[in-house]
Amino acid sequence: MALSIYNSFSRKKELFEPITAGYAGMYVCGPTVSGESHLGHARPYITFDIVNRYLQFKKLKVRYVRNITDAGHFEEEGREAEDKVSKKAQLERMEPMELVQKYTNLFHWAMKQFNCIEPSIEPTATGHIVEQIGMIEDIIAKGYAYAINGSVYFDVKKYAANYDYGKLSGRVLEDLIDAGNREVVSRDLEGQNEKRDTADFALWKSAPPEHIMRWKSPWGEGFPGWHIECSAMATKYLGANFDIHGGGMDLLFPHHESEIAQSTICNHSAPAKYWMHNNMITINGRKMGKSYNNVIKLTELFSGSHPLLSQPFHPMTIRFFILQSHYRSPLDFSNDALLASEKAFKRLWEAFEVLKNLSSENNEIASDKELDEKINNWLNEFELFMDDDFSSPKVIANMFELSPLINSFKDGIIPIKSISHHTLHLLKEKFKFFLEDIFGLISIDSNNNQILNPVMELLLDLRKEAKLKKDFATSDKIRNQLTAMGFVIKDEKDGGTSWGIG
RNA sequence: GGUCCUGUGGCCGAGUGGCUAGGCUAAGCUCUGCAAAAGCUUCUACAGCGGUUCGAAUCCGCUCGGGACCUCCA
Repeated sequence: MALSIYNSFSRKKELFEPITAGYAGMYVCGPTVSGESHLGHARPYITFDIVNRYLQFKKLKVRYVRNITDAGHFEEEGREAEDKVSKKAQLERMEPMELVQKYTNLFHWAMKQFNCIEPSIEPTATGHIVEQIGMIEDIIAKGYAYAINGSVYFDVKKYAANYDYGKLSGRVLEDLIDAGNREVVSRDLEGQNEKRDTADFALWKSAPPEHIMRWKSPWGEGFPGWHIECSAMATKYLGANFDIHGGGMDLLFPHHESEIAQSTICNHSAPAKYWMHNNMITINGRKMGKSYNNVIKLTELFSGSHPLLSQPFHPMTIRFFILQSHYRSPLDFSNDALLASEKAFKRLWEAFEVLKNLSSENNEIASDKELDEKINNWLNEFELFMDDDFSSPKVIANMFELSPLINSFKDGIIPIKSISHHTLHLLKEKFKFFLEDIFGLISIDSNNNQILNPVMELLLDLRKEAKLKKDFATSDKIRNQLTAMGFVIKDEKDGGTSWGIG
């Protein structure tokens, strides 16, 4: 009954105990809306959607905060400071906020396709400049940041002297400084090295004249550093201490490490009790990311317009594909893997539909005690597996154990009275609950077409008549032509006929 | 170079030392007018070497391979 979560901070599975009984606060690093979301982005948002749903199932009132990074991320380390968002905006001849709005809308659309529940609060970085400035002022006042040439940097060395810097990501300060020095030397000799130390990170950056996105601050016009936005917004909406902070593994360092440092100075404690990080989606064994030029955008996935894709893939196929592996394992993408997921999901969903229509004989006692018990065990494990750090693949495996049984009940291969009506009821209830409410999966096909339904009924009726007259030429013609059009015709064991698309 | 993760059958993927996850593909069988669907069965996996153990895919060591982070990145 107790939920355990793998905490990246302790590198152990820990029992989840909410800070305030009955409530859970969760902050998840949201997208940078300077471009279209790709398959890699789908993973954290689907993963934490499941977490959100499951926490609610555990009777917790969840406040789920997921930000929109619409100020762009800024390059540092001696290279010309450049806002990605404003750079791209010039290329596309759009206002920065227009661009940001476009990709925000697209992101929301994609989340809807995936049937992700909206976060409780979705704050934007540009909407919280005041809070960020306030936090920076606080850090300066406490002596852990310094302003220079209109920019403000966090003093990592000083922080590390008094606190444990690098604990989350397993880093040692000296290594960082060494690495930083190497970078500067190899990358850019004439970079304006205004930072006291290479390990320091920016809280506020002075904006060069061509920079479009800029705000007034005590240090001059500029824009906030990357890490401060999450700290400011998380603190504002979840308080100094909240339960879960989530994001992709690639954010461990420097992003989350820096968040911890900032919050520790301002709020005297690390922000989150549990840190959760999902692993990457890889493609040919390599992380999918802009830098590798190997991304498959979500729109391409849904439409099938990509050289690596043989066909369009339904958002639910993607969701199922992601759920079939554990969120902390790397997941390798391929067209074949998606095809396999598509087929598997279809089969599972069909069993679910069959299950809905099963009816028991109201027998209190199962005629096959062993089977009855087996089914109850599989069902009980649904929750046990999810309690064990959200092991969705195991739950799905159990569902696949149950599917042939469900089909056998329907076909009469196994009599329905083998299990008690109570077990059947539980089977229906849990299957539906975990599939729809926890996993957030919805039907993939659109059989409820108002215009098509009567037409299909007519055709199948004609075919049935032909079959009765043993006029197989006619019945096969109807079936074959429908098949050619993309319909699947299934003759059921009970004499009826069902149909589907694809 | 540093830190960390990882290597499972044709493919994708679970695996808490002992009791063959699961899915996809393929083959066979049952059912069926034929097919599809469904059901059943089969395809004998744990990178290599050594160690601990009564017993290891699972723990330890070494070797080889892959990856992530150290720079924007989910």
